[in-house]
Amino acid sequence: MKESLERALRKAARELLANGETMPEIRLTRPKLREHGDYASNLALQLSRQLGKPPRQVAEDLLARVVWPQVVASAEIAGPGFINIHLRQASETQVIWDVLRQGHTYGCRSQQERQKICLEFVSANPTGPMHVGHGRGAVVGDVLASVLQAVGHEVTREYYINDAGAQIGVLADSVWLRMRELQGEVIDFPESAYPGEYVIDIARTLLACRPYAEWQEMDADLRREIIGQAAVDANMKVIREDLAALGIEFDVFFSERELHRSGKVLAMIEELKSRGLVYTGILPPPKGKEVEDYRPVEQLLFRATDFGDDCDRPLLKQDGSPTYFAADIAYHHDKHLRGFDRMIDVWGADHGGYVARVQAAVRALTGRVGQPDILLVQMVNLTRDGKPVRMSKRAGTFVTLREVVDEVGRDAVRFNFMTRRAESQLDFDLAKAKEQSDENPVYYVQYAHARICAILRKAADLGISPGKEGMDLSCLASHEEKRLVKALLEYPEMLEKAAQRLEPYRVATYAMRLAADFHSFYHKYRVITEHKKETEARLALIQATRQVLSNALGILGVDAPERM
RNA sequence: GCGCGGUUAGCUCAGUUGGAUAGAGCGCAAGCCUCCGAAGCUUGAGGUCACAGGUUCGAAUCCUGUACCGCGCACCA
Repeated sequence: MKESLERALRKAARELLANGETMPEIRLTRPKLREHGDYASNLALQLSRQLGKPPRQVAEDLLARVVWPQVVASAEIAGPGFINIHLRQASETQVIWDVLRQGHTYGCRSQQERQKICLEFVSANPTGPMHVGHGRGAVVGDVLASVLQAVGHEVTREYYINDAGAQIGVLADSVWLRMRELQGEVIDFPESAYPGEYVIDIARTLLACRPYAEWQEMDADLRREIIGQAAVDANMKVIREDLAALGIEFDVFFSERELHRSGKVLAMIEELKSRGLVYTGILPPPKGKEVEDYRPVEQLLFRATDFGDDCDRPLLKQDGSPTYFAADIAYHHDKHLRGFDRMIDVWGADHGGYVARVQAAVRALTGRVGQPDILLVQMVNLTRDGKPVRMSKRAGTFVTLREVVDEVGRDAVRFNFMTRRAESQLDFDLAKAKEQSDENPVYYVQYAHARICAILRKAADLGISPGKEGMDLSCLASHEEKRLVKALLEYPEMLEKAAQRLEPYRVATYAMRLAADFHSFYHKYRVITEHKKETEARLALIQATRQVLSNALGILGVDAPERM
C-alpha cells in the first residue's frame, strides 16, 4: 500500500525533473495529527530548491500530474507544502482481512533479496555463569534474529565459545586448587583465581569420576588440559540451560579451540603475510593510560591502520602463540568463507574499542567494508527497590542471569530488556520487574491479549462469530477504531524498519502502542452489542488485533496468554 | 590524552534518518466498574530538547566546540 503511493509520487516527480537530475528519496510519513491525513509527503519541499520554485507551487505541479492508486480518497496541500494523502476508509479496514487470512505470517515477507546472515551474539566466556549484561545481549540478539527472519532473511544464530587461551588455564588452576582443598589441603587462593561456588561444584564432579590419586600422578600439563576442557564443558552446559530458560537456542556453537586445532588461525596469518599486511615491530605504550608492566617487545603486527583502525594490532603474543584477536580474525574469515552475505555481531559495550580492528581485518581479508555490523549493547544497572545490587565478580557475589530469570520470569526479563534502544543504558529493578504493576509493560501488553481472548470466548458462548471476509466494515468509523486499524497497518512497516536499522526494540514499543490503542477502544465501545453487523465487524477487528499482538509477542519470544 | 555511547517533563525513556503544535509510562492532581477482564481508561499540571555557535525555507535530529555521565585504550578475553 505504502509502496504504491510512493511509486505514484515518484512518477509525477520524474515528469517535473529534467533528465539526469537526481531524485530525492521518496519518504512517506504517518502524520501525528489526523487532520494531516493518513500519509504525508514532504517531496515538494525537497524538490523546491532544485526546481527553483516555492514549495507550494511545486506541490501543485505534483498534484496536477500524479495518478493515485484506487485507495486514495483525496490529496491536498497543507502548511509550507506538505502533500497530505487521505485514504478511502474501506481500503484501510481491508487490513483486517489480510491479518486474519495470513495469521501468524502477517507482517512477514518473502524477501526477493533474501540474505544469508550470520548473527553472532552472547558469546559469553565459558569461565562461569552468565550475568545480567549477557542476558540483555542475548535477548537483543535473539529478537533481532527473529525480526530479520520475519522480513525474509535466512539467519544463523551463532555462539562463539572462547574456550582457548590463558583464561581457561586460570579456570583449570582454580578448579584444581578446589579439588585439593576438597581433599583437606589448606589452600591460599590467589587473587587471579575464579572465586565462584560453581568452581567447587566442578571440582567435586571431577573428583567423583576419577580418584584423587590419579589426578595427583598425572602430568601437570595434561591435567590442566583435561580439567580445563571439563570445566569449559560444565560451564557451557550451564550456559545453554540458562539460555534455554530465557527461550534462546543457537544453531551453531563455534569453538575457538577448534579454530586453533584445525590450523585456520595460522593459515590466516600466513595469508596476511603473503599479502604483505603484517610486519614485525614494536608498539608504543598507550598514551594517557598507565601501563605499569609495559615493555617494548617485537611482535608480529597486522597493518590495521591501512584499513581504518588507529593502531596496528598484534597477532602473536610474546610466547609466540596467537592472540585472541588473531583467532577472532580467523573466525570472521571463516564466516565469510561459509558464504554468509552479511555478518552481525552483538557485543557488550565494554568491547567497543574492538570494533575498528575487527572491521579492519575483515576488510583486509575479504574486501568487505563495514563488516561485520556490530551492535554495542550498553550496560544493565541492576537494582532492587532502587538500591544498586553489587555485582562484584571478585567476591563471587554477583547476581547471575539465571537467578534473575528464576525470580522475575522469562517474559518480564525479555520484554524489559527490549523496551530501550540497545545503546542506552538500562535500569533493571528486580522488585519492579516482578511486581506485575503498571511499571511493568509486559503485563500491559499480555493483558490486552488476554482481554481480547475473553471477549472472543464470550462471543463464542453466545454463538456469535466475527464477520467474514468481504463484509462491509464501514461501521468501524470512530476515532479509536481507525487508530486501531492504522496500527495494524503499520505492523509490517515497523518490522521492516526494525530489520533495516537493526533495532529490535521497536517491536516492543510497537506492541505497547497497539495494546494502548486497543485498551482505549475497549473502554469507549462495547464489542458485543445488539447490532449484529457492528458486533461482527468489531469482533473481526479485535481478532485481527489479537493476531498482531500475538505475532509481535512471538517475535519478542514472550508468551501471549489467553488468560492471566 | 584519544576513541565509542549517552544528555529530551520531578524519575525512566520514545521521537518515523531535517518537517507541521516535541510524546509515553511512573509520580502528582481530579474523575471512571449494575455493563465483554479496573493488570484497564479519561482529563489536568509539568519542557530554554545539557550549553554556545554554524548549515537552510525549517534543527531535539546534521557540522564544530564546551560541559558532565558510562565504557574502552600493547603482550587478557
